[in-house]
Amino acid sequence: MDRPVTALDVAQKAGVSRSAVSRVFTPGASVSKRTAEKVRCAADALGYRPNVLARSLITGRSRIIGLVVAYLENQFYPEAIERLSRHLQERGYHVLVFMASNSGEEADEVMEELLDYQVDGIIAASVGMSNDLTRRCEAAGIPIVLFNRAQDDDRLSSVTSDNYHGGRKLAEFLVAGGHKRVAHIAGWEGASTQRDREAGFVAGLAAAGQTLAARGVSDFDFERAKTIAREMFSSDTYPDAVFCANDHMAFAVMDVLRFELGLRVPDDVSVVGYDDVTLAAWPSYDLTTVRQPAGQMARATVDILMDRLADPETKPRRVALDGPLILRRSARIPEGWTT
Amino acid sequence: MDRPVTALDVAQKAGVSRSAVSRVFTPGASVSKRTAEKVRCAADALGYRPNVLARSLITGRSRIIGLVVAYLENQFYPEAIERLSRHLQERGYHVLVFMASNSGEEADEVMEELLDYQVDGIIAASVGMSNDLTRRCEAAGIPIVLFNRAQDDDRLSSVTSDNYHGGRKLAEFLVAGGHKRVAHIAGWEGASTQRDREAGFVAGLAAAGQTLAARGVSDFDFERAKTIAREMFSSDTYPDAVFCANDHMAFAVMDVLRFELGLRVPDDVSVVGYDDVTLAAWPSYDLTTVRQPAGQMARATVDILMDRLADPETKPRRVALDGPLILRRSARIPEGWTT
DNA sequence: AGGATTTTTTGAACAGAGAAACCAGACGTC
DNA sequence: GACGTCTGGTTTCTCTGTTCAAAAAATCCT
Repeated sequence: MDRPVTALDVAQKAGVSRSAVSRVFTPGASVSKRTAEKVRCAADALGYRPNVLARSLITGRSRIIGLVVAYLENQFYPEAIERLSRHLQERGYHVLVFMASNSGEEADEVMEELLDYQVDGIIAASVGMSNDLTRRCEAAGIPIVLFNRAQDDDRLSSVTSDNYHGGRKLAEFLVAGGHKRVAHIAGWEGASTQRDREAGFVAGLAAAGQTLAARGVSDFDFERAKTIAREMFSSDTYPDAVFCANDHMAFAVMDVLRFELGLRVPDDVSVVGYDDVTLAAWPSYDLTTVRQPAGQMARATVDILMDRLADPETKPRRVALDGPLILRRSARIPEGWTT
Repeated sequence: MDRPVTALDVAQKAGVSRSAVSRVFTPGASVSKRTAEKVRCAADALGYRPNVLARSLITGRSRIIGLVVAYLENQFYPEAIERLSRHLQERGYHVLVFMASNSGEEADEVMEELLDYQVDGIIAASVGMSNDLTRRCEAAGIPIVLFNRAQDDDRLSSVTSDNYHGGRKLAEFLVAGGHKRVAHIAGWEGASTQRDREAGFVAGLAAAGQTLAARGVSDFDFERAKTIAREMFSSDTYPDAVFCANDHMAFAVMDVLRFELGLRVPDDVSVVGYDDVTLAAWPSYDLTTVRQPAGQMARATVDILMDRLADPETKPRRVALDGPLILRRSARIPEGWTT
């Protein structure tokens, strides 16, 4: 009864051919002012808007970007997604969400679906990708950008912060603060971010002749981070500082230290994290951390994607943005320390 | 050079017609075992998967659900989105994200884009919608569900918690706790959630012969909530309890009370919120609040949408799920109080 | 075996647009 | 006035699948 209005309806009403209508809605096509006027008028009257899906069938571009993401619990991701989505929206693209667990096979399944939708590009946030999959996307001409993860394969674009240097800065800061028993709570060891942060951190310690006093692996899980903190800090010679691989886990650890073990932060233990999510700045945590410049990272991700879409020959880029150390009060500040 | 593989390629390789291939991938179509086998084999060999977009052109169903959302800063939304997205994914749908500001005209603009993508349904999370728009979607046969907002128009489906009762429970709880000067920090007054929560709260106070001792409006903004808290609590006769229209603002208020004004929570001031986001349970805040059952809300939203898609004649539903009062320690607990 | 019935298969039409090829006038030039 | 060149419009083809009427094949029944 109320069939959607198509270009043909508009054409008839405006008394022109259907392709004239098409050209009016294609920027850069040559149309006389008069026709454009007539068409636009008829279109408005009928409430016509071109069908993006039909268009994408012929142009081969859907203006859809697939976003693969594993979980939104860590505040860093919603913040990033909001930015990514807004940037893409400004350029006429939209984000199609695919939730994936971290398990490898499910990632594959998700990838297949992604391709079914003919997405123009893929942003993989915090998800590992099998090389095989990557290759298939490249073969299909679909650019991929890893967000907050890098991979050895340098045919893959990625955007991260400079995790190695970030980790190193934290180590230098803790060492300068006179800490002697420095621990690390790792996230998921399969993640490049984890490896780089830890590598930088350990290197920083090593430069001062120190090594990790303790180490636990939480897979970025909040509850597991708590369990590890309980064990790590129940011995008499507990660490005097701990670097948590992201802010999210640092909060968990601070909660355990303060509310379960009755330790003072930073007097008894200094805690540092990584990300600088919004919550890190709130006075309840006031977390010393390395900022991942989410805004710049989102911008860079979108730029890479757009460049690749404009010219498929564009070389893949691997961006590692510098992130500043944000001094707050969850960790002792060395005297006379200047950023 | 590496043109994507289409149904025709598969058909040729399998030695059947293109429609045979189509039927193999359409559940419930009549195909002989032998052909199905041949086709599936050829499809696997070539790595063929049907193009969802092309399919949606003829079937009129895109298996895309548009999600309109204003901001992700309030943790409630990422939590909800993750659930919505996973449920939809289970049923073979995916979420296309549209970020909208709260301004009315932009919502319209976004709506237009939404329709361009031929979405099968729309979830509007925390966004108001002009009646005109709503009508157009209904006319186009696209079901809409408001998530965490309701609207007077009862041709519109909506899913919320029972905000009125939630507000009322909070008032009764605070009254029972012996509070005498109860304040409210409102979110955005255009939001039904805000109005209902406040109405219930005020009614609860009234039942005990009390009225609001103070009131401020923050538009759900974190910083504005802080400003309001500073003013509200700098007088000598500051309120002894405050109900913040959501948890997000309650955190802001608690931070100001504790860290700027040096007030103790709950000894000097009881603070209660609404949502029960994850952070509310963390010991740093330990916020007494009304739980919005995000899981059930997401489930209900998806159910309504699916029912409407299965049978367009389904009546719109307005679901208001009951949310329990979650007792924690940001508010004084009345003696002998049982939930 | 021959005809009736059922099941499969196929070719053509269709969905809603963009793009290339093509064509009708307007204009300029010699 | 014939020819070439623009400009703006139209025709036709295309994209990738689904669907339907009709044809073909398989099955059943006497």
